[in-house]
Amino acid sequence: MDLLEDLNEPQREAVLHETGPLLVLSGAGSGKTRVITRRIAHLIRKGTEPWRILAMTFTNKAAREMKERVAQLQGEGATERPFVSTFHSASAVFLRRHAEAVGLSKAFVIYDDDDQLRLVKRIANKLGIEANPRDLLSRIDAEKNGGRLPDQMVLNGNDPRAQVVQSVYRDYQRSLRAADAVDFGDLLLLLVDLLTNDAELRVRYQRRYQHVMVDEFQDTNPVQYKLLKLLAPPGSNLAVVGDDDQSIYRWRGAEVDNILGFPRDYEGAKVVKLEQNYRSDQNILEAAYAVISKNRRRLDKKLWSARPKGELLQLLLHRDERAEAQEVARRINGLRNEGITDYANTAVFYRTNAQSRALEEGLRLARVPYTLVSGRSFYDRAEIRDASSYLRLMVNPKSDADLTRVINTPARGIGDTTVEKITEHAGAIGRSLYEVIEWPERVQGLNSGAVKRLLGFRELVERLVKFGKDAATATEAAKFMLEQTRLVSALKEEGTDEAIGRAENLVELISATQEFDKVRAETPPPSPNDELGTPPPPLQQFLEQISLVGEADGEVPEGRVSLMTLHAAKGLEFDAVFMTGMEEELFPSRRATGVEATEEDMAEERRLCYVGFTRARRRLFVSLCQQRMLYGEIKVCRPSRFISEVPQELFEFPHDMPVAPRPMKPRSYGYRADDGPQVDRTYDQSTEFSSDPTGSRVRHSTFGDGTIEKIGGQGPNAKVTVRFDSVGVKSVIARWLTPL
DNA sequence: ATTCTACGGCTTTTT
DNA sequence: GCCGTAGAAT
Repeated sequence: MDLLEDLNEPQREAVLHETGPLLVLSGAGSGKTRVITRRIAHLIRKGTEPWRILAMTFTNKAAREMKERVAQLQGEGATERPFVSTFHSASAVFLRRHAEAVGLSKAFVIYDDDDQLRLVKRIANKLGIEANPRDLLSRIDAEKNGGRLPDQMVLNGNDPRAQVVQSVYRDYQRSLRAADAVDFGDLLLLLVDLLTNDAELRVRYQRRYQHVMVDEFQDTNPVQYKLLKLLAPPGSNLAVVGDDDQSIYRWRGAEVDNILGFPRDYEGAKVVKLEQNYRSDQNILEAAYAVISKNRRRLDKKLWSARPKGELLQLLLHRDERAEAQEVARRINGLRNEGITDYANTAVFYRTNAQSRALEEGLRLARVPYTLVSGRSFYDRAEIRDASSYLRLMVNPKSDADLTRVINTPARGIGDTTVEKITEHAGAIGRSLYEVIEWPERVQGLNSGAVKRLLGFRELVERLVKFGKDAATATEAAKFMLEQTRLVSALKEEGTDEAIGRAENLVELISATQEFDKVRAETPPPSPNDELGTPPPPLQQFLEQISLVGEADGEVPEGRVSLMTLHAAKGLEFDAVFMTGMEEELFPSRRATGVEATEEDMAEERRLCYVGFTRARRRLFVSLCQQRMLYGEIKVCRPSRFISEVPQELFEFPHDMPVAPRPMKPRSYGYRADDGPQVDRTYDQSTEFSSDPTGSRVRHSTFGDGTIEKIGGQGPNAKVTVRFDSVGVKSVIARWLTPL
């Protein structure tokens, strides 16, 4: 096919750009994936060998889609494929090849955040550090994202806390190496360190990958950018594609400055702007632009659309989150009944996961089929994690995090005190737990029973390791493991519904390995000129896949409304979008409105709003509540500032909206259905009792009028004792009362 | 060693 | 309001 077919001018420019650095600023819905894939295909057509092309993405989904589309463009006959991968998977492949050079074996395992936290806890405990392990870990991660090993930490001034972090970080890295393990950050960091110090190797990679491409460049953190600079230094062919307005992962170390500074780092870079949006009606883009343009530091660009103006945005105001859910469900059915769109092309977005519950409830009651689009549930389940730990021990029994996880699962009488003793001993002699329990009698203070049980466990792991060594498939290994560990049978014996469900999940794991083995059998072996060498053994590959890829995230169930956080929404599009919980302190988040918040915090919330708006093709609903249950307390809400940033004329206010019944202190609301989208009115931010209300006259919908006698507790959820005129003294929830 | 209970704390979470 | 942790009770 003609690779330039149906491309606009700037898109063509980007596709045809062959050598030298390239920055593609691609607005939402401007066809960026199309540009990247066509460019790859174009380079191949012009004679670049596919294996000389490296394309990096952030998500597995993006990598998979890109692979598929490139393969399609390459056609059936092609035997060579470009290396399209996530940053982390690609790094894992490279790092495994040079594992010994960074103090690892080829069989190293990859720890996830849960393993990380457990390790930090253990170390903080050992070092007698009081600090919150979560905080310590996030500081360590921040160092890793910044590309700094413990010795490279910047200890400016005399922040004693930084010194504590450094010592924990040091110990943490030592423990990882002793366990022959890496965390996600290490995959990049260790590779960067290696390539920085080994010039010969660096040049080898630079020569091999003549073209490097990066998707969602605005989300790169400093280590990732460092890696890119090592693989494709200034002067080479690095093409990055991104949109600074869609940078929403700053809190995870992403650096918008990478995209802003790219033309400076890569002198002579060609800059192409993709500003034509093919997705949304104009009114939606107008609204999105109104919000995003309030950000100060952004690259100048404005999306435009040849599409019609379309419908106005609908502003939906509700009494509380239950009313919101009910109304959203009603509207979704309305869209469907009017033939505007179907369930599958409708999405409901929210800022925090906690909001999903009420929405789910509302959709269920209205019989709207929905699917919760969320992370990696299957492999997060405790029983699956246990099984994975056993599998990892088969490959690498020195992995202490895995060993401690399952040493008493299923229960075999090895308790916390025993584990503590062997851990201490292991630390003292600098060995892994697996090595220590080979001779448990050498550990001080263990009774003979404990020694015996430890030996029994050690023998179990030995059997697993022995079998794992030459297991030809992941399935074979997993089946042996389940049988030997009795994970399934122990759950079945337990007999509770929950245990049986868990046992079934473990059987599902076998389906996962079978699927993996099947795909693996169908994948052709790497071509001989591939210096990346032979792939790791099947079990190891499977483990790498579950830690880096997670669920074989395939089939989004058909015909269902999608519910997700705004973060999860990036990269998707729907005919109709509901932005729920558009309230100050919720969205924008309290963390961005508080006194400690910076301008950048708010800018990121605004980008998140922009991402949400621009997901909508035809209909955009902006929904908010007057009050909402938050952390178990009823809070009065004010409309999000983002609502008032959208020009009023872009909103349509529904007149068939049920008028909210007056909650407590009705005088303070001042926000009624017929006020329209005029949102900047006065709001009383609190339902707290402003003064001592004892003796006040109140009205209750069932009990009638009465006098408050006593306040039982704090906050609006508090119970109040009221002497009612007709029914006597009763204790009622304060929020059901109306002051008279 | 396991199970119960009280208490605090709390956005987002590509890999 | 819910969940995870820490401490006590069985």
